[in-house]
Amino acid sequence: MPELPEVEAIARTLRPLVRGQTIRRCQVLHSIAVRPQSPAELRRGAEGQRIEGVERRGKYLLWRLGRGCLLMHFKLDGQLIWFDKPETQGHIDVALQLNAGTLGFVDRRHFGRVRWRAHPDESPEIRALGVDPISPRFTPAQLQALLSAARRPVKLLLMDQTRIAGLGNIYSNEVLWHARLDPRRRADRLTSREARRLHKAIVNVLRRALKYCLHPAPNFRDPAWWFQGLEKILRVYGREGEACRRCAGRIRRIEQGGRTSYFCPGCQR
DNA sequence: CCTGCTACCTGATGGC
DNA sequence: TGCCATCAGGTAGCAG
Repeated sequence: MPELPEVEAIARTLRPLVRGQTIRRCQVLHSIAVRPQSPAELRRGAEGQRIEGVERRGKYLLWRLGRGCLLMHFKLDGQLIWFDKPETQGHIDVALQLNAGTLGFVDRRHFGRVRWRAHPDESPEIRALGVDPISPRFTPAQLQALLSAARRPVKLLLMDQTRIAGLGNIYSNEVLWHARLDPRRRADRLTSREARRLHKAIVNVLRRALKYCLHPAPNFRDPAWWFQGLEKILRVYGREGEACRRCAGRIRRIEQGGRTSYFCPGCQR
């Protein structure tokens, strides 16, 4: 599930909880979650390491260790759950035993990934990421340049992690609704005025969502909590057939690049 | 390089 | 009730 705001909230909340602790033990319970790395490789990299910090890169959660780093990607269903006892209950894929308890990377579908890398910002998955949309480096001019270089529908460009890192299907839909743009518009055919509108929508939607994700802060002890209730801030995602919150239109649902897009044909042009 | 498509997994949901 | 098809917020890998 998590897109940029959720992962950012995880990073900020987790940081003070784990910084300075040591990974005493790293158990790989489902080796598929570390593929294509081997469980031994992950264990060797993680065990005994002190946690120096926790950051976000795109939708990746990055644990800075004394030596090297851990990269986690939650994909659709991955979660972090805190267990006070080191028992392995539920669908834990990887268990990190810290001084204060055990943190489980939980993913029933086993889409999510955990891996160790020697140099965070030189690892291929991080190098492949495009600009971070909540960094000051993300300017209207830069978005304009990305748009004019793409002949795809703007929705697919927004979801391309090698261009802009962190938007997923939900927030891409939301952003386009706020910018009043039809998701099917070819990226390179947006006017500069529309590009500025889109830039503003990206920044605002993410900023608002992040605030929402931080209040209340993520609760790693309650598996049922995991970003429930986020629908409340969504204006268009998942609302097929319902009334548009801005005009008299009805929300439509279409497929783009194998994913679902929601938009209002009345006010998104 | 750019773009589009499928596979990867499991569980929830809804129609019949 | 039970069965089956469909759908899910992501991305790697491959083909054209």
